Amino acid sequence: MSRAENRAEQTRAILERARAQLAEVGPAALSVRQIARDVGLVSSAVYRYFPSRDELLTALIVESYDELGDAVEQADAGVRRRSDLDKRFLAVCAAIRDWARANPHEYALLYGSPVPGYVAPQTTTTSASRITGAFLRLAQESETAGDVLGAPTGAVPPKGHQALGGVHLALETTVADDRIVRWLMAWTTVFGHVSMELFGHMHRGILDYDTHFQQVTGQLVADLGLTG
Amino acid sequence: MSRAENRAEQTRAILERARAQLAEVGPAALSVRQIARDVGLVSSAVYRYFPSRDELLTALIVESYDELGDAVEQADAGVRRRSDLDKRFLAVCAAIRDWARANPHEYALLYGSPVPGYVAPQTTTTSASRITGAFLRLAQESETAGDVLGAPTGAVPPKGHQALGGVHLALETTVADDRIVRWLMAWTTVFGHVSMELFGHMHRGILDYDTHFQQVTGQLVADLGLTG
DNA sequence: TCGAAAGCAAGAGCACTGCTCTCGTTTTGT
DNA sequence: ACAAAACGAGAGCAGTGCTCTTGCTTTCGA
Repeated sequence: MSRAENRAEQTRAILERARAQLAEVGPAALSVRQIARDVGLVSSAVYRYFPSRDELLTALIVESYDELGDAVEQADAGVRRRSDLDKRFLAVCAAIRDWARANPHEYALLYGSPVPGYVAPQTTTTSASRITGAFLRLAQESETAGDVLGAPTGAVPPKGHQALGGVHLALETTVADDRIVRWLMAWTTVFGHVSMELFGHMHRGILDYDTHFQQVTGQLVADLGLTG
Repeated sequence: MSRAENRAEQTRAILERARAQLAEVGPAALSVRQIARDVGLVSSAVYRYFPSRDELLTALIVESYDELGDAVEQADAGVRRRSDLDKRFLAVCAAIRDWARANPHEYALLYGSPVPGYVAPQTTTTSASRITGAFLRLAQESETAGDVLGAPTGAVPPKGHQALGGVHLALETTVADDRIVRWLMAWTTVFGHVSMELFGHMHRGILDYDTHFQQVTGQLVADLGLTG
């Protein structure tokens, strides 16, 4: 086995064990030494492949974002009639929640408290944008599809328009400001719900998470004016 | 100084230093040994007052919930005309976000990723309910105030009614299911927004957080049908 | 082809963590 | 007055991230 092959293989093995450990004990308890033991290495050898524990976590973040991105895009693509924006939206929402429930520690790593002193490098943000990208795409298609009959949305003043600057840049077609606000609220609501559910803040109030999530996303469909 | 006095004083000192350290370095990096050094004790002595690091964190969680609860209730009480439900709602939302921005580590401790293997004891949930209580109170007052002219809300089937069981128990007056759903969505949206903002997920999209938050909460007021 | 350079794994070690146990001392309650 | 409980200190255990040195091996250029 050549040196390059060996390196690729070891990197893969380390990441694999790291992912397994992440799923088991969560990001906080992830131990470089334990990973080293698992792959049959001494701890210092791992540092040949990842310069620090944070770099390893970054790699896991990217992988997780990509996995969630895959799930989301696959869910969207799974809807036959592309004009069924409501079905596509619901599929995307369900995919996010399903993935989060199946991979709670990974979700917490992505959308929970950021690790102290950690600033997400560029590599993670591009992977992260795949998820928001799914929402943006739906927003654009909804806009271009014609009349939008959602809940009445307040006008956005010039100041509010400016505040959305980054979103405008990410959009390929123009979307009205009030529609953007609605879509951002939907995005926030979905992730807020998943976080609240997963982090135990609905424990005392909601008895049936599945049903309530369906209710909420159904309401979002109505508010967004997604016609079936 | 009597033994009881000394105990109270030491407990207070430890908690004070712990809070300071929490604000500085965050929950993950909170060190019992460092706290011990700060208060002039050896680390093992701290365990006479808090049986474990997690118990100390629990105490901090309770304190933080209470502080946020104070801020929220104070903001609500600060609105003169009690019938101005929109102003009260906006005040509560702003109080939550302001407190979160002023105390990001404390907010992360409360609403971020739960610490691994940690299950919130009863003592924390009662303090936590003060915040949700503020929303519930507004929901009830809005309902009893008469006609609600918010965004149209879909009917809630029996299954959805059951899912809200815990919320019904917390309510003193009956609130229609569709209204409860709307209020839960508002609650989710507010905390979802604050989490997304604080945890850096809006970094690329939103340029002016203050303005956008006002826009969002303003929209929530309209959706909830809160008349001024 | 051969020797320098670079990559690699191992081990020792540093500074730190949460936590336990023991050992004197001091304060309590009976 | 005396036993019991509480207390602080210290040593120690098992674990952590990370660095540095020491040999060995693969790679690559003259």
